[in-house]
Amino acid sequence: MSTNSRFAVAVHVLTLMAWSGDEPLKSDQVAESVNTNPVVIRRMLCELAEAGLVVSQTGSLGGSRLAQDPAETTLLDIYKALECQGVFSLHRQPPSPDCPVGVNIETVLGDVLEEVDSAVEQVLAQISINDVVQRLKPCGETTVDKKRHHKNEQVSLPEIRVSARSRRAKAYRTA
Amino acid sequence: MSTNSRFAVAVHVLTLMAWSGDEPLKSDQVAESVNTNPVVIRRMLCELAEAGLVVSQTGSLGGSRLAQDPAETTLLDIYKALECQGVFSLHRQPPSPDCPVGVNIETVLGDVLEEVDSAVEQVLAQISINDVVQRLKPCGETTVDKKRHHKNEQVSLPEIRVSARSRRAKAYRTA
DNA sequence: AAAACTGTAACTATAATGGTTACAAAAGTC
DNA sequence: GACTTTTGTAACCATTATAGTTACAGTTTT
Repeated sequence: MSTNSRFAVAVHVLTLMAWSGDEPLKSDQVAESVNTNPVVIRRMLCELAEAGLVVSQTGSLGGSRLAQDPAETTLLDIYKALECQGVFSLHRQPPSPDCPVGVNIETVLGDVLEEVDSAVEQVLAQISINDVVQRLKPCGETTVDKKRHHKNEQVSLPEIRVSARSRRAKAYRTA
Repeated sequence: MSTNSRFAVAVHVLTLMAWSGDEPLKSDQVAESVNTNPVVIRRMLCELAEAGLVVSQTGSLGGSRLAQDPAETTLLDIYKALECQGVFSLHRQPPSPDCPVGVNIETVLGDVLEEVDSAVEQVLAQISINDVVQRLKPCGETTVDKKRHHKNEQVSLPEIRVSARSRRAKAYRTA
């Protein structure tokens, strides 16, 4: 529903900080791990700082670190800090008020949206940054070695991301 | 998370068809209720037809109607028909493989995404088009009358939708 | 044949996100 | 106090998805 990696990046950033403990990270370092521009990171750090999730310092020994115990910060806190909009949106233009369906559909859809969002939040509330760090560790031990053993293994190809509409159009033509 | 009203519109469209029973609806009629262009509707109807949710007919008495009992079509069917992408996306550019966090974060986030999506699907699977029609009916009876009683009531103002980034920026300045 | 539809291509418009450059302000170092 | 490093932030451009629009070929009924 969303072509928006902000949440993924934010989790990545906070996980990095949890990983490196009290050592404040510079936006350049973070940007290198995330593979993006430092300004993109700093923009996001401002939002996370506003929400009280990180603390930043200017100056030559500056950088950012977690504002609290990574066991206390949940993915829901991050989700809310970014003001993610919800799983889907309602009509851009209000539907016709002259149609019995149009006049009330937004109310019903709003209720559905609330139910869905609440389900999402329930899941996110149960995962802390600490959990993410824990889940991270088991992967790291094996992934690198495995690749050396299987020469013909599928190597990480440069991923080409096709737009949704062209994917749909193609599916239709070949159907 | 999404500025995408496709799902809302699709539910609206199928609800209209359930409302009008066997009578096939023309894209013009639907577009009027949804308050958009007929081609936008026809594009979406193609996707819904591919998924087996509606049936369309060309020709002078043509139009579209539901392919099955509205009690059998769930919001999850619609969600899947539109190939909605999931609640959030992973990194656009793959993170650094040289960082212990970067190399594995996508795996972990992928798992989280699956958990979240599954929660969403569970909610959507339990709501049918029929349910939407039912939820619609009670609203219609009261909404119109209420407005006439309170003259100073908040009238539906033209909604100005501010972009997320400017909203965030403003919040920061005034903080 | 004429009329009324859908299906679909080919555009344009709008908006959100991401990327980039630039620079003021803050904080440490010499 | 000048110099250096780094954040905060504005002001752009680039990319992408959705929405809206025009146009027209193909279908079906009359």
